Amino acid sequence: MASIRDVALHADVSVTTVSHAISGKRKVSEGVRQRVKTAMEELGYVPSRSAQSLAQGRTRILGLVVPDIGNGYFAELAKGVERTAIAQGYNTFLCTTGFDHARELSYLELVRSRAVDGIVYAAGAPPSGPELARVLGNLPTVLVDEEVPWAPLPTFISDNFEGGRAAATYLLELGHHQTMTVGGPEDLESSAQRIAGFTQAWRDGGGEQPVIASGGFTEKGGYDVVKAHLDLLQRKEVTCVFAANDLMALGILDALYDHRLTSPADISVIGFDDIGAARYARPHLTTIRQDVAALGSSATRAVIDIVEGRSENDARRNVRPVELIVRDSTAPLTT
Amino acid sequence: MASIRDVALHADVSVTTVSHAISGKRKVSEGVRQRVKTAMEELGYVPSRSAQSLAQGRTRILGLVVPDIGNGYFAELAKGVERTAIAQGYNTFLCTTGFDHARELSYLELVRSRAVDGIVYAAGAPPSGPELARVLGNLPTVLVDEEVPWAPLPTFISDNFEGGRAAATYLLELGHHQTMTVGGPEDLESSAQRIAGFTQAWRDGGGEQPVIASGGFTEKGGYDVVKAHLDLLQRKEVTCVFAANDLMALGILDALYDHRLTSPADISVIGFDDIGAARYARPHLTTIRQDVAALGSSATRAVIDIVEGRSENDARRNVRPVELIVRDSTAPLTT
DNA sequence: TTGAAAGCGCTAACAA
DNA sequence: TTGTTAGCGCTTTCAA
Repeated sequence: MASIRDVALHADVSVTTVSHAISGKRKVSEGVRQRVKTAMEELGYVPSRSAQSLAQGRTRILGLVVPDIGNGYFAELAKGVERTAIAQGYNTFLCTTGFDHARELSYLELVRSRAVDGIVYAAGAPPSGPELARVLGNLPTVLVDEEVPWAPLPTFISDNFEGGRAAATYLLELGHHQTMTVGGPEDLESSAQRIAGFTQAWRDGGGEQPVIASGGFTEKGGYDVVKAHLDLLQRKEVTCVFAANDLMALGILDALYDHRLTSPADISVIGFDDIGAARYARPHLTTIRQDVAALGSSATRAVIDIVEGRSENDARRNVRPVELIVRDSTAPLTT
Repeated sequence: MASIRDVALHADVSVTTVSHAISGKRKVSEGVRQRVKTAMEELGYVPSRSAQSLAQGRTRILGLVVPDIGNGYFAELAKGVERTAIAQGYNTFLCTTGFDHARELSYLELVRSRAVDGIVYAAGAPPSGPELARVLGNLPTVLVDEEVPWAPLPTFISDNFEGGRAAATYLLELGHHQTMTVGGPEDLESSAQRIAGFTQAWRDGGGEQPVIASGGFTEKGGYDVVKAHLDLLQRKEVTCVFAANDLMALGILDALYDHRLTSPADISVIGFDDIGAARYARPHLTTIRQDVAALGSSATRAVIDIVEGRSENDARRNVRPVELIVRDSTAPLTT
């Protein structure tokens, strides 16, 4: 394998010149530039990333930490992150935690071994705050999808509160006034915000006190919520449901069907995220759409800006708007 | 940041000894081992991956090349790959090609810059054979999900032919005898095998000559196939459909619904893959399940074995069994 | 406009 | 059982 020395010898210049001819960090005369270029081509030379990393103290690798890449939401996020990283000359380590804090901490070895230049952290609630903070040190890190109150880091999230509000407003417009909210894990700020926004708008709009349930952000959780509140639904004491994510909404639709309730005729259901599967479900799921690819993109640009010293590691919250997507799982209240 | 020299000074031994105390590649007396361990802890030392990579000429990084991580199938695959890689001390670069051969070739810069030790290639039909082969050189590479006749590489695939056979057999058992097959892209061996297996078993079982359609492996492709053959379906000249992947099957279900045809009552539909969304769809999709996580796992173990010299880069085909998953989109023929 | 040489932080051959 | 030292292939300071 040709090294920079080979190129230098071949082009009859010093390695310094070859290095600069490649990087452009120093003026190199046109003639020499050409000679170097030719030599590189003839030898099929490509600089060694390992050597560059060691010499420069940076790897041009980003770590993307997600709980589960099989979850459509995080897959879309990964897409945005990876695409943006590549465009800026960075590669992306896929780090899936499986919601396992031990495994999560093990990834932090990447940090301590200086294998990554920065981290896009989208793994929900991180392990005990201080621990993570300590281990992260001052490695450029941005939070995506989930804010962590105690972590003074740049954060990229959707407007969860407004999304909740939009869902409530829409259901009220359809004439509903008895609802149920299905939240995710307790410690997730995103879920809390969605439910809070929904509840506020619901009350402001004159809806009755919502029934409150919790489904752990999983499909099964949503399914079980329906089973647990079947009587309410059957007696039409609840005519619409707001789920804090699509996975739960999908589980809810499933359970309704299995218990001979029809959506939207009997029960309107609205989710949050707009994952791919929301479009396959029957009825097609009405939901609050997050532009998650954009979220990933901005977050990635932000870490890279910090890595390359173009911006500070401040703790700004960057909030993206969400959008109500009306499909078939919601309908006007029929009495 | 502490380096190995700092540890050596602190423990009053040579760097060599520190190196060996860590790697275990050479006997180190217990006392010294302890001193080194203590020194490491006190200094918070973690070896630099960049330096190790340069010195050893290997990075302990694998490249995972997939067309689209947003596709549930590849997401599951990635899960298997990443998990297995981590377990063996390797990290995984996520490389999504978006089915774009230019982008795909750009990833090969990773190869030429010796940034990865091996490649798990799951990107469907690769760019013009020889080109890829040349660029890959002798970097350990395994193919997953799709075999490439001209590439003499270890290959990990599901038993596509048998899966097709199983689908046909099942539909025949249900009493169907008029069917339509919906294939993927022409150049994909996987699709061809599934259709071939189906067709063979169908004929052997006495079914009528199948209607042949093609849907490009996408949901929209499946949807459009239904639109194009609507009359056949409405006149019940086709009572069941075999789609070579779930995405198309989902599109088919969608189109049937939109055109007031009911599955399974009017038309039985069977897919292939068993992606997550197959379970959310209504009716729940009957399909041929691939154990894609296992596929990814074996493939990853195989590249690593080659990287670490435990096995040869032979061109063995490794074929995993598939399984018929009966859900709600198939039913006995009613006349 | 160019080059010499000192690292970057490890590993491993060779020596003791 | 341990140490000395020469790389690995770059980047970058300093000097010309």
